[in-house]
Amino acid sequence: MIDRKILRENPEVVIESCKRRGDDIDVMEMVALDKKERELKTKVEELRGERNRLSKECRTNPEAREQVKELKITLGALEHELNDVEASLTEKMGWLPNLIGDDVPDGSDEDSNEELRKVGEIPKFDFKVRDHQELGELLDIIDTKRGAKVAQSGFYYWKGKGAQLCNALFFWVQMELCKRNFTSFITPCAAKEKTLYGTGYLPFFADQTYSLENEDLALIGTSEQTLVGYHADEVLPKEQLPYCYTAFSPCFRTEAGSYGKESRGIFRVHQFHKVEQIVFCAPEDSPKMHQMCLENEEYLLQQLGIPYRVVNVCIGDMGAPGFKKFDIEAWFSAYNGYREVTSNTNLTEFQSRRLNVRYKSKDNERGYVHTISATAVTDRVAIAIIENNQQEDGTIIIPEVLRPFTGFDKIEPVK
RNA sequence: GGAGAGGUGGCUGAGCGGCUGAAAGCACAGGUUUGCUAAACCUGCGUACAGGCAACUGUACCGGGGGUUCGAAUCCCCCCCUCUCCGCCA
Repeated sequence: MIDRKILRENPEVVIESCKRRGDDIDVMEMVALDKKERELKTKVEELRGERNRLSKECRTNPEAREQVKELKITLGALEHELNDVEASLTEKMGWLPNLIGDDVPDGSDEDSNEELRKVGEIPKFDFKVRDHQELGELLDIIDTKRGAKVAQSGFYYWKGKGAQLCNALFFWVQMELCKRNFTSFITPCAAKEKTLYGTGYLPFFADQTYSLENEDLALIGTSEQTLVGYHADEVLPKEQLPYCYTAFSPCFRTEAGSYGKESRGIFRVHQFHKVEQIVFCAPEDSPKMHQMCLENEEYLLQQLGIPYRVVNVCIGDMGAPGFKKFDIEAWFSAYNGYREVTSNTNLTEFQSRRLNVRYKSKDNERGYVHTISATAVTDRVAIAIIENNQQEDGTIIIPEVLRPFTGFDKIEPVK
């Protein structure tokens, strides 16, 4: 949610941001509604004041009773009008995307993303590499067929040493984040509409959510929803910020409209698993915290020995709630290229305004916190390990850092 | 799933349809006293929005929505949530 004051005082800023995003939004209509709302509010408050005054008179002056009755007719009509205007404006405000950081590249899709750096050495193979789907079957560690049988196409099993690899990865990552002062969470895997709206997933990604029938609940698309929602309607002491949170959770996405896209393997699925980084911080610190999360992501991939590149995501690829976003794309050997594994967004006060998460300092400075939402790792990182660390016979070498948690150093084909 | 209790300010907890934005206590902030600490005493202390340089004024808010009334935290209706007990259960 954008600050109404910006809409009111600098509508050109909002118009420019919508234009850069390629969104066709009638900002001036909203400005007019805002003005109308304020006028109505002033009138309504005046009349209510009058009503309250007269009501107090009623005990001594019976005539006042008739005056109030009359006044209430006018007041009622105005209140109705005000309600309509408010509802309409709130709805439109909910659809308004965030402002955009200055150094966000223009562009409508990922082709316009700006590569910031490449890190790590691309592995060379002198044999024909297998993709993770093929390796998954060969090693009996990924089972998409049974996933489809039991649930639906787009669901899958991690099995055996594959599951152990994932468990090790997710556990290790959470420990690393805890060492960096993140607080560990296990969160609800469902959230109510208010929470999804507050984090910006609604209304923008409504077709991506799995709603539960007859409940005001949906399966979470990411623990960002439950972690940011954690502090809804709270005032955080500024001196104690930043709050850095991490959680491991499944993430559910309908992927409506993307059937047939990247459908091989488990790269794009209905349920994946993620360790998340969430930061609540003072507004002036959010660029720094955004970088901090990025450093964490890079550190993890470096430790795992996965080559990657960091990308400054362009406007068209960013999503309405985002102010600025970095993606990391890991090298996938079978794909012979980089593919997105993490996404790190500075949401500024977009979410905190919707969810009403404020801060207050000792000397009474108040405002809305900024939130950072960043992936630490997902299943995709496990896939990268599998594809990049494969041997000619299909054996997967486990990264050193994970071995204490897997208890083995390689995954071999089933006999 | 069955039965009951309850939702009031940061917390505990009063509240007759108007004098209640809301008693009291705790917590918190400032001050006095005291060798320090503690204690005691005094004072202050909700949020949002609008107006004003400001002291301040107005409006709204006692789970949410509707209703009755000149006037609702207080009466009526609906919904939501929380807690306790029983049953079932990872």
